[in-house]
Order: sequence, then C-alpha cells, then structure tokens
Amino acid sequence: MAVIVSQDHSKKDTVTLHDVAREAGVHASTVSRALDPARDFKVKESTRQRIIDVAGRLGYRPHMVARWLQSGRTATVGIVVADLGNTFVTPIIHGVAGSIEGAGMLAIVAETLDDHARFKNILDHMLSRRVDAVVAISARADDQEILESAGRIIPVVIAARPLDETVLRQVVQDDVMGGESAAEHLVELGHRRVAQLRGPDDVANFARRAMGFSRVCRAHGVDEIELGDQARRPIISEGKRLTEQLVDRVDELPTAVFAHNDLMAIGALSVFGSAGLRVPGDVSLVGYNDLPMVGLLSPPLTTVRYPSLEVGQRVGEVVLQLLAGHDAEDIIIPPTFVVRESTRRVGSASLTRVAGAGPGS
Amino acid sequence: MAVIVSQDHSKKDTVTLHDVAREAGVHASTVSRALDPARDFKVKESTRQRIIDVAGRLGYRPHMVARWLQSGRTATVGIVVADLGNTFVTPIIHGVAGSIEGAGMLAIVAETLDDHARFKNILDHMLSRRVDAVVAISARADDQEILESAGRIIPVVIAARPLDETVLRQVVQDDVMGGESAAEHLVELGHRRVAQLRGPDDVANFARRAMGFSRVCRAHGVDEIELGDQARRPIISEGKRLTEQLVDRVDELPTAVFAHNDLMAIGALSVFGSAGLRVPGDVSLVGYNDLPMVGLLSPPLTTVRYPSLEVGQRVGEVVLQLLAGHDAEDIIIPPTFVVRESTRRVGSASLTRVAGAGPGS
DNA sequence: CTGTTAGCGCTTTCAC
DNA sequence: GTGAAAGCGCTAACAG
Repeated sequence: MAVIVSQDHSKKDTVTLHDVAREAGVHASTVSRALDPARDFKVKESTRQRIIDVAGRLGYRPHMVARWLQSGRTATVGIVVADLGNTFVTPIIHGVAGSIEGAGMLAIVAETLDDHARFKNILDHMLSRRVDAVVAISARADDQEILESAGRIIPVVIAARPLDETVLRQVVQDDVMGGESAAEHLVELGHRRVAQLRGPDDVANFARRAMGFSRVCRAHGVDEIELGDQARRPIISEGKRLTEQLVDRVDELPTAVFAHNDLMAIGALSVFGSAGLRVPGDVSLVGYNDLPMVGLLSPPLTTVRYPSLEVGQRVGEVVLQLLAGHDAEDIIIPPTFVVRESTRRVGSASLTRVAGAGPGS
Repeated sequence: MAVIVSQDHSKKDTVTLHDVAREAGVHASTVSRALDPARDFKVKESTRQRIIDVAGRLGYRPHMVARWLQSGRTATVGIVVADLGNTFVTPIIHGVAGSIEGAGMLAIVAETLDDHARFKNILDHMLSRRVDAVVAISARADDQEILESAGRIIPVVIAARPLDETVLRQVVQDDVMGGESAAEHLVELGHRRVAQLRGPDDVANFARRAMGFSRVCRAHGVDEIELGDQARRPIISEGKRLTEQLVDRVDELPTAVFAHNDLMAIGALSVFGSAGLRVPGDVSLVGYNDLPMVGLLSPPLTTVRYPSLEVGQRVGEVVLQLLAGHDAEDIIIPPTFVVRESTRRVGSASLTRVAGAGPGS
C-alpha cells in the first residue's frame, strides 16, 4: 500500500516526437506533419489517425520551446507595468490577455516600480526571452528611448500613458476631452469659481487633463484658482495635501473642484469632511478614472470614466495587427462622463436625499 | 533626409554567440563560458574582458529560448486565475511576481473564467510551454485531478481557494478563524441574534467561514437565523438578493449580519438603506476581504482582512523552495479582524458621528 | 505521401 | 584555458 508523501516531479515522462514516431512506425517529421493542422493534409488519413492515436496514448505534449527556437517566435506578449498594485492597470492587462488569447498567445507581466533602471532590465530580459511584442503601460518619459530601440526589433505598443512624438503605436484615452467634459459639466451647473487638484505634470495624462479643463474654463470666463502646486504622485494622501492647501490658504473657496484622479478625489472628500464642508452641498467634486467602488462612496462620486478594459482590448488588437505585418493606427478612446452625486448646481438648496429614492425632478 | 514612417522590425540584427566568438577570435563555447558568471573563472581574464567587450559592442543578447531547450527549464511560473477582473486576485499575482523575480523568473498569466474545459486547456498549454511551476488561484473542485496530474510533472501550488485532501502544497488563509473572529466580535458587542449571508458552499472558503462563525455562535448560545439559501456567486447582486430575503421573509430581524465577503456586504448595505434600516444603528454588518475601498464606504465597513499580498508572496517562496528540490509545508495565514464603523454594541444609542472627530468615549 | 538531412542558438562533455 | 563535437526537440527543405 503506497503512501504518497509529496510530489516528486520525476522527469522521466517527457514524451518526444521521436517516441511517438518509433511507436507508430514512422519518421518524426511525419508525426510533426500529422499533428499540425496546417499541414496534416500531407499525411495519409490512416497513418494520421494512427499517429494521433499513439500520441494520445503516450501522452505526447509538444515541446513549444523547441518549436520557438526553430520558428523564432514565442507566442508571448510582454506587458510592462509600473505597479501591479495599482487597480488601474489590472483591467488593461485583463483586456490585453483576453484579446490575444484567441491567437494562442499568453501575456507575461513584469513590474518596473516606476524605476528607470528596472525598466531597462525588464525590457532587456523580455527581449532575451524573445517575446513577440511588448506592451508598455505607464511608461515614463525617460523610458521612451529604450522602448523605441526595442521597437526596432519587435512591435511595441504604448498603453494608457501617452508619449509625445514617438514612432511607437499608442492606445490611449483622450485626456484633453476628459478635462473638458469635467469643466463643461461644472459650467452647466453654474459654477464660476473652480480649482484643480493636479496630478504630476510629467505624466502626460495629467498635463492634458489640466489643459482641457482650463481651456473650457477660460472660454466661459470661469475663474480658476491656481494652487501653484501639484501632487507628487496621484494618490490619496497627495489629494489630501493639496486640498488642505486649498482650504487653508485660499480666501474665497471654489464652489467646485476637479481632482485629476479618483484617489485624489477621495483624499479631498476626507479633508472637506474634516473641515465641515459638505460635498456637494458646499463644494462639488469631480474625479477621474471611475475606479470600481467610487460609485459606492458617500456621496457617490461624479467622475470621468477611464475605459481601461477597452484600452487593453484595443492594445491586444493592435499587437496582433502589427504581428501580422500590417501597420496600425494610434487609437484614442473618448472618455465617458459619469454624473453621480458629488456635484450639484451651484447655490441650489441642500436637499436631503433618501437612499433608493425614485427619479428626482 | 530620412523619414521614418513606422516600425519595421528588420530581423537582421540578431547577434549570436558565434558572431561574438568570430569577432573576438575565439570559439563559441569560450564565449558561453565567459558570459556565464558561474563559469567565467574558467576563462583567462584577458580574453574574458575582450569577449565582454565585443559582446557589448555588438549588442549581443542571449537567446534564452535556446538556453531553455538545452536546460529544460524556462524560468517561468504559470499563474492560473479564474478572472483577472476580480480585484481580489491581483494582489496575489503581485505578491507572486514580486517574490519570484529575485530568482530571475517571470510570471505568465491566464484566465479560466471559471470554466473547467478552459482550465484544462490552459494547464495543457502551460505544460507545453514548459513553465517551471504552476500556481492555481481559485481552482475549483473539478480541477483538482488535472492539477494533481500536472503536479506529477512540475511543482503546483494552490493559492487562496483551498482544496480538501490533496498532495499539492497550499497557501491559504484560515477561513475558519476568520468566521470565528467575526462571530466573536459580534458576541462581544452583545448581539444575540445574527445571520450569515453565505457564499457558494462548493467553494471551501465560504463553507469554512460559515463553520467558524456558527461554531462560535453555538458556543455562546447566540441565535443564528438560517436563510436556507446561499449566493450563487459571491457578488454584490447576490448579496442584495439574500438581504432582501432576510428583510422580507424574516419576522424578527437579526441585530447583526455576517456577509461572507465585502461585495455581498456592499449589496446588503444598499438593501438595508432602501429598507430604511441604518447600519450600524439598526443592524451591524461585517464583511470579509477588506477590499481596497471598503474603509471609505459609508459607514466604513468592519471586515476580516484577507492578506492577499502576503498569500502571493508566500506562494512565490513555496514555489522557489519546491523548485530548489526541497519540500515545503502548507501555509495557513491567520486573518486580521478590522474594526471600523459598520458594527456597534447592540442597543447602544444611535449617536450622530462627526466626520474626522477625535477618539470617542 | 514519407524519409533524410540540416539546422534554430545555446550548453556541455571531452579532448588537447 | 580553449576548441571540437554532440545534442536539447522540433520544423523545413529536399529527395524519393
């Protein structure tokens, strides 16, 4: 009575093409042909059946690595992200993985932690691994050169964080339009005095959001309060810090605030709360990204939806297209504005809402 | 004046070991030795320098695929997840990726979408790709056989969703203890009448949470209301459905509810709100997982923290250990109970909280 | 239709 | 210390 104590991974069971060939009484190359749907018509049906049979019986599993060495391709896409802990990137990976899997490709993922040296290492490593293409999510400006040099060897697609002036294909969202839509919404609600909580402006997304927002404000003669500072990173604590500056240092507070992303908006929400300011009663607040749970905050956050999943899917499609030898266009996806309850017509009475109430007037 | 219209990926630039050898006037095997830190002592320092020099100048990049074919290993770990869209799995991947990268390994990710046939395909594919190890996050009971059969070839580690009775190594969290801690917390607050919103009981996690919770209730003579139904999937809408049953069908409502995960708790929160029941004023609510934003809900959710990141890290360590030929122990990580504001001493006055207020009495 | 012959780029004996 | 040769498992070109 055998007792299995643990796994042993006895290497002996590697069945090769030759094993199948010997067992089926044919040459290895015949087996190779018989098992490849693209060439199996070159093999007599009866032997083909016999080979498939033997292969199944022996538990033959193709050794892709050998195939790769021969073909020079690996059916693998390398995805480089700054930080997997950022809930923003996951849907993009999800989208990419989903759209390349139809082509039998898998994604391999590595994190740069926003470190330039690590970025270089990772890209080098991926090229050594002979990935067929690279997707860079959240590349920084310093990484551009490395990416373009990799782009001379295999297709490289930039996702989410746009690069200015590059030959690389990009799939991004229209941040300018996103900033504009936030401003337009506030203008429509009658706001005449607003402020932005700016993300780091060396990230093109934030610079563009700021630009779109300001442009619309200017066009409508809306006063924009300049904080003269920006978040060092687009995170909750920095949103708090900027909002504190706003509350402490500004004489006449704005009636509406546009945070460059939801995390900063959450920070703002918390500071406003501590300062006794009601959202949206005293100040309206708009975020950016539409993270999974911001619709459940109190109040549910009005925000610009970043279509991460779609970005990922389109990236996957672009990769496949490039791999097929066709060129591809840059893709710019328009954002959607999501109106929830953190914004309100300026000066309107502060009505108490009843949860689950029907459609208001 | 040349204008670059697009990327061209001219394959010609693949520098091989032989190219370096020729250029350096030595044999390929010497280059191989010189470039491998583990064997470079076998090469005269001067030639070693020359080789490194030439390699750098030519832009030589090792062809890992060839190395893999030779060595039989790929420095790759396959991670199989049910759904990348589930925010719960990301930190686990994050953790795994982080702890294996020190060994120069990368993770490749594939989604099963909780489909058994897909699961089989993916595992087959990964074995064909010759991954060195497989990590299964959220495997289902039907997948066990496939996993164990793969486990005879390479190390397979089960993460997060435990399997009963298996030779495979597991890294999970102690769900029984998690259920117990929820019950203990409620008992301490004086609750005598409680209910569970159960997740699907073919997932061991939920069955165990239920068990721990009930055990403590019984020990303290606390009444547990049985809904006689469970969520079909552990998601918001199912949390709503079960809570509606509770509100509609039960004569005397419980004073506290234990939702088997945060998503269901969020569903409950919404139904309680619509029914005019205040949390925690009228009913206390405990969730499970401590998803990123539940601390920002209104009220901030009391919950059991699931240490996803740590689970991932430990999984990575176990993988490395197994790969090194050592056996490894199963790892069971104790949960942490996070008290926030969705639970309250039963019958205590419904005091209005001021956001950001100091430490209460 | 099927077998033979060469490699893909690298590591690994075994000589010298 | 270094070179020569063999081979990892597979596919591709060429015969027959």
